[in-house]
Amino acid sequence: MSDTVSLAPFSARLLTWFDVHGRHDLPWQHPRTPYRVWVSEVMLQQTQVATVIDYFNRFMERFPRLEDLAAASIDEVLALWSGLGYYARARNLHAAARVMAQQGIPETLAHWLALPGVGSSTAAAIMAQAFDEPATILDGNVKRVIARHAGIDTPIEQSATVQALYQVAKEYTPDARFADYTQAIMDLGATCCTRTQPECGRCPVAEDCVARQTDRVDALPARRRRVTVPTRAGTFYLIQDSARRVLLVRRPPTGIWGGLWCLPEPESLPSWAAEGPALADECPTLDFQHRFTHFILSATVLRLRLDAEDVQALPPEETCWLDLVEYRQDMIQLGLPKPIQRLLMTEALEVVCPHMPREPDRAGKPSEGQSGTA
DNA sequence: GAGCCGTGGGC
DNA sequence: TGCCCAAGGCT
Repeated sequence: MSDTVSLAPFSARLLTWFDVHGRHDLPWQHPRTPYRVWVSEVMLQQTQVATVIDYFNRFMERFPRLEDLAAASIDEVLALWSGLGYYARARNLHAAARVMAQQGIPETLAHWLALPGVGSSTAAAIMAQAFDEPATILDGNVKRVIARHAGIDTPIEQSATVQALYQVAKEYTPDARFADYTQAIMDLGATCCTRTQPECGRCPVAEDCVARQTDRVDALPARRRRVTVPTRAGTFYLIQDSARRVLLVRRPPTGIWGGLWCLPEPESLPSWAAEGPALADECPTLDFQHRFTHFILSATVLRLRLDAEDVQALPPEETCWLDLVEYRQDMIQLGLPKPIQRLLMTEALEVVCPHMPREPDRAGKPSEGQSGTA
């Protein structure tokens, strides 16, 4: 008999639930300053809360104020970002910090939108979270909650679907407690109205949820089938100097792994170097695969020997030699892609420094990395 | 509009 | 195991 009972508004039920079951102890909520909210929102783009927390805490320990971030080098920012992915975010964050250090922290949606790396979603989240201003957010959590509750069943990749979701999300928004409400609807999506195995039994808005009424909770939000991603081949070189350090090159600022340090590829070395004698026969193969969103990298790693004159000819600004043992002990601060980091701390370390003890191992544990001195 | 840009975790 | 996705923005 739900049609005879007058239900409280969506937002009122959600806020009541939030006060008890919401997440009130996230690090960027204490203190909830615009600077900290901004950094957290950028880190949270396409990234789950559980992954971000350690990165955020390390970041704030090193850059407690906007001025600290603005004064830092891009290499140091990238080192603290290493492992989080989408490294353009770090470059944009750094650039935006320098703008704000001059012009002050924005207080309007339009001024936030003007900063690099801040789009409509992040700007709206900042206005609600940091300034308690009215804003409509439509992240993955909100899309899922709204699609189910309103029964919107067209593919969410389509812009018309997003517009429909936005309209409903706006209608559902209350006229007060904007920071709490935006946090509440994201918390509901993250902890209750989850993608798989949602807990409708403890959902505060289940009673008038269209998906539940029509038994389509598992089917919503609807998605288009994804095409299979292609595989691309890649070659990396493992090159040592006399001190058993490994040659790294800085990648171009744009493109995949932009600005990070990486093993050299054929195109990143002069042709005479890439044509040098490979030592593949002398060590086991170090091939690895890595899956990106839109392609699979199938990589071959070749050992290469360079003469002293060859080494001298390398561009000093774009190359460096990494001591794997010092790196493993967190003595070196350097932004490396995760798969390269993993390779260097496992098979490559075994090749370069045979019979080294394997513990403690930095590979695969980003929460323990990048906190040392350069 | 569509492709590009990382990584880790769930099932 | 392979596939899907997660607090998006930029070109």
